[in-house]
Amino acid sequence: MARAVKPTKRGYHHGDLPEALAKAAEALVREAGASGFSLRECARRAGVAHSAPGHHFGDAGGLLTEVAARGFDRLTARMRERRGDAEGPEALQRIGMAYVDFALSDPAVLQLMFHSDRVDCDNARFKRAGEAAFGELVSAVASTTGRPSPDEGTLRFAWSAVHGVSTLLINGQRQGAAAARRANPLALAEGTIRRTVHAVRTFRG
Amino acid sequence: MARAVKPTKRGYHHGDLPEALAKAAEALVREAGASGFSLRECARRAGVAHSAPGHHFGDAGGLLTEVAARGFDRLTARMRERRGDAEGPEALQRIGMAYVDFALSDPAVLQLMFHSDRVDCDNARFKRAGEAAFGELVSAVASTTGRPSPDEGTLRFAWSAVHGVSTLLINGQRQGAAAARRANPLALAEGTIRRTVHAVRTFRG
DNA sequence: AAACAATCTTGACGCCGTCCAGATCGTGGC
DNA sequence: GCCACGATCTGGACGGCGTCAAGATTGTTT
Repeated sequence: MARAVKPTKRGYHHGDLPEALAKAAEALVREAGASGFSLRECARRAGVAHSAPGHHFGDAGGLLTEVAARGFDRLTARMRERRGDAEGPEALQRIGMAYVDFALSDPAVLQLMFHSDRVDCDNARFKRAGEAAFGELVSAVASTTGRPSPDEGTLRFAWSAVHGVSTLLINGQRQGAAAARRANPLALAEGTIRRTVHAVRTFRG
Repeated sequence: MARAVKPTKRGYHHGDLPEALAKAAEALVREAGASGFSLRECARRAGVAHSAPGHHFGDAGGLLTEVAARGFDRLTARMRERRGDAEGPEALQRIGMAYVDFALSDPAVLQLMFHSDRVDCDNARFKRAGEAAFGELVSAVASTTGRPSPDEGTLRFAWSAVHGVSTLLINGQRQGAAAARRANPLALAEGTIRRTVHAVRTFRG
């Protein structure tokens, strides 16, 4: 019988502790942010001893890196899903909006993915996941410009604008300002993405 | 005699402990990032007891918030300085590059200013400092569009692109990738800012 | 000179990450 | 069948951390 699929009911061995720890860590990051995260609390939620996580993820940064990598996986999936079979500027618009939507629905994880000094940026799994997400953007920009491989400058610009509006909207939500919360953040992002698509299409060095 | 200017040589009272703590905290954030920061280490560097910072800044978040607010002060000053008396697109280009330059010269503090869950975003001093920096951008965008007060969408777009390229460049530097480090990051940013200025000038809803 | 508020120290508490030795479990060799 | 072995997890220890409370020290005011 598959060992990892059917977890043993209880006992010294857990069944699939790495998965359980990653889930717990994700939930904890969402609740308390990267700074509120703790290995011991993860272990508690997974029902194991405080030192168990270390055997699978090394240290706290290792587990957080896994959470960040999973975030990239979900981001990639959402961008693919939202793009559908769209091509041209519409593809880029959808990719951008999917990015913003992900950021607003999981702000703590997005902060972790890009702006935490606790994740190991050189981790192979993390890098692969990040590059896959970037690939979706590359594809959409290529479809917009009509060229097979868009130039680096255009890619950097598109990535910057989409990423920037996402993080700034998160920041706006984080502040108690009523003005920032009254409007629909997604609607605010739409204009920014539109300007970005416009520049990708019309800018000539 | 001015009490705060000439610190007492030694003794129970420090002279200007808040200032000394803020300086120590800034240095510590630069060395170890927001996650490596600790109140006790700050106190050690300022030569006071471990609990002294609490009397002036409340808790750890309070001191980090002060560091972030100072970051905004420096950012504002640098943008003003780099803009000089430029007007029009050139003003916006310079403001944007000043922003990137600040981010690259003080990455840990910029991360703290925007992406740390340990700073109190509702702190009055912090908000004022942030709005002052934003005001510099507003002024430059206004000068670019020719209108006295640019629309919110354009502002959001410009801020997003400039901020996004800054944080992504920081991320690139943080990763060990040799490819990212071989090129001059400021040169890479220039094209992005140029595209941003282009969109601010030419986009019509 | 005495009282007072501001400033700083000392000590304590619980939580944290990390290391280590040892207990328990699954599995393959005999 | 059983035994040895590696993988997995426990329990305890250590030092560092943030925060709180009580007390010592200082500058100022009365």
